[in-house]
Parts: sequence; C-alpha cells; structure tokens
Amino acid sequence: MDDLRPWRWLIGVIDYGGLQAAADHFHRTPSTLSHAIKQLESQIGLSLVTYHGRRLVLTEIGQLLSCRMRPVLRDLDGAQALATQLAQGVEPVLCVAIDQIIPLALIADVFSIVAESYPQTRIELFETILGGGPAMMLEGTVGLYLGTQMVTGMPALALDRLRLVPCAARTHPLVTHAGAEVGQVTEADLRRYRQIVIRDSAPSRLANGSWLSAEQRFTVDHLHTAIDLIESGLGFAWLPETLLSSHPDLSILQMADTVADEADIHLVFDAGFASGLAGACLIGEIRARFDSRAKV
Amino acid sequence: MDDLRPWRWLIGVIDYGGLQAAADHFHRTPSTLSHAIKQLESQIGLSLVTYHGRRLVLTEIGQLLSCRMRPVLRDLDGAQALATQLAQGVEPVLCVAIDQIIPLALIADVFSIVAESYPQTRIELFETILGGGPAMMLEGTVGLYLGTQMVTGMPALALDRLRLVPCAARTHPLVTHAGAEVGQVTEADLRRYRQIVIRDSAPSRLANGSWLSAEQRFTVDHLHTAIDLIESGLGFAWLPETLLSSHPDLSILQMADTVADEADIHLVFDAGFASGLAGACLIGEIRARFDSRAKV
DNA sequence: CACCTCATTTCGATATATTCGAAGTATTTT
DNA sequence: AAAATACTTCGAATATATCGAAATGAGGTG
Repeated sequence: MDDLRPWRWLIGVIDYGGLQAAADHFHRTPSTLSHAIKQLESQIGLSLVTYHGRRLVLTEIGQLLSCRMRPVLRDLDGAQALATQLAQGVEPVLCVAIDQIIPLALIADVFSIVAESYPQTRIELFETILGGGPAMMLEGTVGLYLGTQMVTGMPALALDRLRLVPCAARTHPLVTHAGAEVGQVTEADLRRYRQIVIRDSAPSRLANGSWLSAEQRFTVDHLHTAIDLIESGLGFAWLPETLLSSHPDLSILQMADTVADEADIHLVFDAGFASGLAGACLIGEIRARFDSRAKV
Repeated sequence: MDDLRPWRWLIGVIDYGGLQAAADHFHRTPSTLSHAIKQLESQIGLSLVTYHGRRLVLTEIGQLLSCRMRPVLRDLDGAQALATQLAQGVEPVLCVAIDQIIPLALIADVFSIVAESYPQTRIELFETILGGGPAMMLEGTVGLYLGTQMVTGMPALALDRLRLVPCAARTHPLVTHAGAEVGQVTEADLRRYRQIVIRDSAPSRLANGSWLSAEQRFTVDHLHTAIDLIESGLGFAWLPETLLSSHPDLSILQMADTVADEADIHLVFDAGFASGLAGACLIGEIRARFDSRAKV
C-alpha cells in the first residue's frame, strides 16, 4: 500500500512513451511493469490505463491521480537525496561567520560553488563585526570564521592582508579642504571630524582598538549603513581598500604620513566543520580564492 | 527503495512510544518492524535509531530524516485518500451554477456539509445571471443549476417560490414621496425612476423580460454591485424578498396594486452529476433545505 | 549483588510477492 | 494478408517479508 514503485513505473510508462522503454529505464521487463500496474489498479479499484490503438495511455482518473502522485514522488526523491548526501558525510547545514570588513565580493562565488555541489546543504551566514565572529566560534554556533581577528585556542590560517584606508565622501571637508591637493591630511585633522564606527557584534564587549582616536563618533550596526552614511557626507571611516572600487562616491584621504592600518585575513575552522564534505569544499574554495589572488 | 513502509513504521515507533505499541497499530510483530528499520538503516547507510536506556530513540540524523519524511507520508496519504474517494464514486470536482438572484444564505451551509463529507472534492461555483446558468448547463460546463429559469430539454425540480419585490433605499423619492404613507406607488411611478438591472451572464443574449418597464436603466454585472447602487440611492430594483432582511437600508416599495413578481426556484442537474456521491449529496442537501423550509 | 522483567534483536522456517521468459492477443504497418 | 509492434497472461524460479521462538541487554528490585 505504501510502495510507490508501481506509481513510479506507471508514470515512467507514460513519460518514456511505452512499456518497453520504461522497462529499460527501470531495469525491469515489460511484464513486471504491466503486472505491477494491473495490481495497482485492482488495489485502488480504478482503471488507470487504457488503450489508444496499441499504445498505453492514462484514463481520465489515471491522469488525475498520476498528476497528484508526481509531487509526492519528487518530494520523496528530494528526501532520498538528502539521505544519500548525509550518508556520504554531507552536512545538512553549514554555519559560518564572516566579518563584515571582509569584502564579500572576494568569496561570493564560493557560496554558489558549494551550493551547487551540495544542494541539500543549507548555508547559514552570519555577518559579524570584530569580536562577534570569534564569539560565535567559541560558543559553537558556527564552525568557520573569516575575519581579521584571532580565535583564542583555535589555529588560524592567514590568507591575505587587508589594507584599511581612511575614506570619506568626495564632498567631505577632509577631501575638499584639508590639503586635498597634496595629500596632507593629518591624524589631528581626523580627530576634528566625525568618524563612523561599526559596533562590535560580540554579545558584551565595549568598543576598543586603534580607530578610536576621533573625538566625534557615530556607531552603527552594519557596514552598509556605515557606507551609506559616509556617502552622504556624515563622516569618515577606515574601510578596506578593495571596497573603494565599487563605491565611486568615496575618496581615500591622502594622509600626510601615509598611515594605513593593515590586518591579516584569518580563516579559522573547527575539526567538525572540516570533516564534513560540504565544509571541506567550502574551506578548499576559500583557500583557492586567496591562493589565486596571491599569484595574480 | 520506494517502499515507504519502513519509514512509516519508524515514525510510528517514535510516535507510539515503542516497538510493541507500534507493532499493534500496524498489525505486525515487533520483530517485523525491527527488521525493517535495520534494513532501512543499512540501505541508506546511516544509523537512525539508538538506545536511551531501554527505549528506542532517533539519532540526530534519524530525527532530521524522519522530519523530512513526515510531509512526504502526509502527502501520500492525501493522494491515497483521493484515490479511495474516486474509487467510491466521489467526483474530484463539482461544477455548479447558481443564479445570483437566489439568496446564497438559503443554501450556504450546504457547501460546508458537502466539503466536510467529501474533502477531496473541489467545488467550482459559478454565480450566474438569467440565461447564464442554463447556458453553462447546456454546454456541459456545470452539472447543476439553481435558479429561476428552465433549461431546455432538462427536467427541472421546483423547490420553492421566490417573491421579487420592488425596493429602493429609504432615502429614495419612491419611498419618501410617491404616496409613502399609504403605499400608493404605481407602475407609472416606477417608470419615472432609474431601475438597476443585472446583466444577463449568458454569452450572447439581449436583456428581456418583465422588469424592463422602466425607462431609465442602469445595468451591472453583479448582484452586490446592484445592491450597493440601490443603497446609495441611485435607483430601484426588483429583488428577492428574503434578501431585504439582511439589508436594513433597503425598503420595499408599497405598490398600489400589490404587484409582486413571483418566480419558481428550479433545481436542474444532469444524470452524471447525480451519479457521483458528492453530487448526490449536494442535491440531497439542497432539497432538504427547501423541504424543511416548506414545513416551517 | 543476583535476579527478574521488559523491550528489543536475532534466527530460522514458512508464506507471500516479485520478477522473468515464453507464449498469447490485439493493432498497426507493409 | 502477413509481419511487426505493443502489451498481457501464465507459470516457474527467486527473492522478500513475516512470524514465533529464543537470545540479548538494560533497569529495576529484593
């Protein structure tokens, strides 16, 4: 009663256009399929197929029921695919934290590749700030972290260096006034203007670090909010140099003493994450992305 | 591979709280279920159950997969219910036409009763006007018609009489002026005001009939549109007397010569409609509704 | 700590169902 | 009219599903 093979075969006979063709596909003989279909008909007490010449076609009821059964079969196939994937060591869900300071463009296609190879794996991406990612690693919410920080007690892999440059809107006084033509903005100049800071996403930690030298601060939760504010001329901020190319309204502040913050991009993951197939694929693809960048 | 019984049994073991209990429910022995579950595990290469003390519980993967399988089983049950219903002669769809002039309140609960008894049957209700319903009967779009008209060549069952009375908004001149206190509205009075008419929903037919004595006409497509217009004082119309109770803003025009259009409510259905279980139920319920009204 | 009980598993026998190949039937093509 | 095609029926070999009985193992009990 719960065996769906007769339905699958019935639908196969229709789709492949004949008992013989379907039998080939299912590696059975035509008599097997014919018998199963007859049995199905007698079980439900309805005739599902009939002759159109010497060709087997669905009756009206057969059409109705096969249409109703198709989604059931599709859904079952999906569930079976999930089981197969799980059996091969593919994780059902991949939780990763990526600091917002990492330009997602660097690794955007990585996710498409993983999603294509492991369609049954759901990806949960947390866009963290500063200590937020490491905190999620420590509490086990995520199994992989990509950002500039280190995670205490976990080995980190340095992939690349990220240059953080001070920047502001083209219309901002730091660009238009303070020695714009000769690149003579000083740290003292910076202190006179409002700095946009992104709030640490770690549960309980006060903001700290080197970029707190400005007197006036404006703290937001998301990088994109910060960029919007900068573009509207509200203040300046230290942003990854690579981000500038996609935001033409932003201008690098030409510092007098060529100060640029540099930070390592660290990849941190736990053993469990690396042992799953999808996780290993994700790690491999991320590394490949940065290896190839190093070469170019 | 497509046999869902092992899944159903696995889920049953969890739901009923034990192998023995589930075995009773499925009319199998515990060993059968145990064997099937073991086989399922070895087929997909994953362990689905484990011990918690001497109680059988799902592993993490077992939980994931059984959650994924539950909707598949539910959907399959739905499809099988449809097959069972069809086998018993229940139609998958019931197409009926009811003239908008018939107050739906008279038979509203009929549809709930049919829908409850035959949940797999979809009901397609066409709200027709005048010749529209009979036309759909003749072209076979619907198998049942409820309205005041006859359908040529088909036996009609008279259920009740429908009194059509002229009515208008309480603020309409026909109510406030033309002999309001003694009920002395004449047909000549009617001709002087705008009548709201509902357009025949038959594909190609000019409006006709007795209610075309008014000079000014306003033709609309839906009864509810007509009522809205009448309530806003735009004109008068002939409406079923029973409809008035649910529209307190409407007032019956007290005619001088107590003219009231009366029409029979006819029930027409074809043999195919009556031979289906849901169709027969619908017919029976409609008749019961009018029989009981006659007694009261 | 030994014993008993309960729930599940394993095992072997039996009944049932599936599958195939061969022969049969109907329909279209040549 | 004969041949080819497409499906069905039939009987036998094979595979599987199911059961009951015995074994296992964990928890509670004296």
